[in-house]
Amino acid sequence: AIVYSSLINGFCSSGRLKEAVRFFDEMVGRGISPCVVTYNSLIHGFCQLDLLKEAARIFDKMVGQRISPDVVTFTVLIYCLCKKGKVGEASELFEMMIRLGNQPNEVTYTSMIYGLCLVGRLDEAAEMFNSMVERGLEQNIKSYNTLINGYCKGRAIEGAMLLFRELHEKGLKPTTFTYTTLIGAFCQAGRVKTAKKLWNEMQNCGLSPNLCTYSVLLDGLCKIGHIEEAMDVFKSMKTADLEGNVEIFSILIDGMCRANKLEEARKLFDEISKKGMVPD
RNA sequence: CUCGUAACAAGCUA
Repeated sequence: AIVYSSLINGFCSSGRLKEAVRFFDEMVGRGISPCVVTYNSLIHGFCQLDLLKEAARIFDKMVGQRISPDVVTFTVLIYCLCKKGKVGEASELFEMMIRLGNQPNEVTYTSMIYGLCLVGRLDEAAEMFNSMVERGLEQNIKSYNTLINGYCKGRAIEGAMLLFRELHEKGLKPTTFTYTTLIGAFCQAGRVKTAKKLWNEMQNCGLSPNLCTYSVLLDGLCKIGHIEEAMDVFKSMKTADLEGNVEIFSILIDGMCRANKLEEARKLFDEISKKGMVPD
């Protein structure tokens, strides 16, 4: 059953659901009983493809087989609903799992925080975040990142910065995700100086910017018309052993077009193909 | 006390 679960999970993660389902049927046919993990993997697979109805069917099937859903089952469904902006339904599931004796964990909470932020209910997200402590759960770096991102997207950078300081006080270490979120937010707010300060700070802390980090900074620089600076940063990627991907190029090309440097844009465009990438 | 499943960051389009 574990071998099958791994296989099913592998195929689900690559979006090859059909084959995963075939393995599922095959295991059942051979008299091997799927367990919670098998079901969870399938449910997750369907959720990732936005096939919520199908996911619900699998859920019913597992209950029919007297397999009790566990924290992961509920969390997967909650996350999926949250991602689609259906926080209301997610909250119902959240309550239901507690009634059924499954205690939400850090992941469940983070999913709820994510969902609440997505629909702009920042206060409730913060409440959720605070209630983790009462539940005896650790407000870990991922939950911080999620809420920080929520504040940033909700144009509440100052609130995000408060959280950023708070996490330090708790002895937590910010990650590249944390910095990428904040750098992006400051760029969008036109505060590129502060963004660059964070950019330097993260490297002093031993964190390396990755493609996402470069992309938010490049986007910020391009949007305020600092094309030269953006190109310098872009060149510095090479020294960091990072190859630009299509997103990076599209940011730069967009920047060049905005600045009316169409020839430069074309050069960058040609570079995409030279690298064997496909423009989208 | 062996194994498998879930959460956070990036681009264009009045």
